[in-house]
Amino acid sequence: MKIKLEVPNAVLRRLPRYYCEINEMSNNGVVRTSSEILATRMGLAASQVRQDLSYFGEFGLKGYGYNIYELKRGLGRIIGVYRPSILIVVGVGHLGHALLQNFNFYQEGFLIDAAFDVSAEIVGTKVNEIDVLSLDALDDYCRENHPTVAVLTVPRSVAQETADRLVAQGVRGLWNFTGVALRLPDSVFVENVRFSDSLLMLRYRITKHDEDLRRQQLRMQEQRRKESLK
Amino acid sequence: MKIKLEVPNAVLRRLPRYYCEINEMSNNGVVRTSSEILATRMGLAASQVRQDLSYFGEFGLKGYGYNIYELKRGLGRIIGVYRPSILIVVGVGHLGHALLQNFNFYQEGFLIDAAFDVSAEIVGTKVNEIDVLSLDALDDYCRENHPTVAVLTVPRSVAQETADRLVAQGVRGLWNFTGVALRLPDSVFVENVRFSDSLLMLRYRITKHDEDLRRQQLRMQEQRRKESLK
DNA sequence: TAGATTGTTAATCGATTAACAATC
DNA sequence: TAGATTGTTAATCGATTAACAATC
Repeated sequence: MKIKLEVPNAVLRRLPRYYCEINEMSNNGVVRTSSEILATRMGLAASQVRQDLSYFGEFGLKGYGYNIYELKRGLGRIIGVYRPSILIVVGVGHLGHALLQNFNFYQEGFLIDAAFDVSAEIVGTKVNEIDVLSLDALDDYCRENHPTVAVLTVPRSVAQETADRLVAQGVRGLWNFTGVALRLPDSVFVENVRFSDSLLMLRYRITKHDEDLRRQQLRMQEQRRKESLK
Repeated sequence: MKIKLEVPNAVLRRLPRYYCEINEMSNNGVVRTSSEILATRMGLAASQVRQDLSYFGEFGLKGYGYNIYELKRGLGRIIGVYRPSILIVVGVGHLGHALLQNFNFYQEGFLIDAAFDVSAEIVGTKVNEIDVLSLDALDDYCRENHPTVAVLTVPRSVAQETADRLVAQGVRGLWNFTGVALRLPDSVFVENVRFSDSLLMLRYRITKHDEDLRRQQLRMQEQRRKESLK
């Protein structure tokens, strides 16, 4: 295998999608696939799939394709899903609650046993087996359990200070849903979830489509006018 | 102004971010900015900001920069936020509920007055002033109100059939949170929100960082061993 | 006017695709 | 063996950046 020092960013961003797709195929009982099949499912070119996967290792067998199990294990190990690290949810409003209730953190390689909030109404309850603790207890919890990642689902107004506090407690990654562009040391990994961007994109596409249509209609009208003048 | 026929995909994907950033600056009372300032805030190069914005029009003034209000209006019009179209939420589980409760649909250019679910417990209630109707009433509602976009927050198992039904009712865009790769006609716009991808990415980064660290330590150990042998 | 900053062109850089030898 | 499909190289395509004339 040729050693490739740096995995391009564009390839990296597709890694989770490969893993999810293969995971789903695996769950559906598929045991074998090919760059062609994967490409079709994911809307990519077959050569790109081969090129991409080759950055992570040699998972295929010439003349055969890819064994789903091998591929899943290989990519899973690279991502790190087999060494779960501890995660906490900070902010149990609707979004935090929805994540606690519906999201399969374990599948992504995380263990979760606590969430934090300021509201007296919710502190002390359990959501989907997970204890909701007071934010006052955060520092103690961190000292004892050393969570690696925090899901940040607090209001915008307290996003930065909460992030600072988490980082001071040794948290190394933030899954940031607040929409606030956090200023943190480079040693901390931040993934910003800005899902409203895609709704604006949808708005744009529809607007564009409507305008293109209208322009085309105007052009046709103009043409008919010209022809009738001839 | 030079006419640029096709806006590159990479530029398009940044459009919502520009709009959000400028919107926030506007809300903070900022009245003037520059490609330099925008670039710093968004982590881009100043020349890229100018290049990008030039695809959408001439918003700047040489020697001055950009007027925030003009820029916000200009981009807003291109996206279509000033002609709100009707949106519905289909599936009022935790995620749908969280969106209804917290999300400012109006700011993204949408009007919303109804959500749909199958659960008898929730049908008939209101969430954040919005009526939750029975899914049985969907077709009637669509015939009367012609929603343009549907937020799809139903369980995976019914994602495709629900999408088909919405498309049959004339819905033209889907904001798909189900994680299912929907098969729909090309005339329908779909934005898939796969936020779990970014959590896997976070998992990967942490794993990578740990491994790099360990590798480096091993190298240093080896070096010390060699030096002591000399 | 002098200083600042745009919009645009051209050069560089990175990502995707096509082609094919290697080999199961 | 013949057919299939990989991993990799090289060619193409697209995106980013640097440089600068235009001009407020």
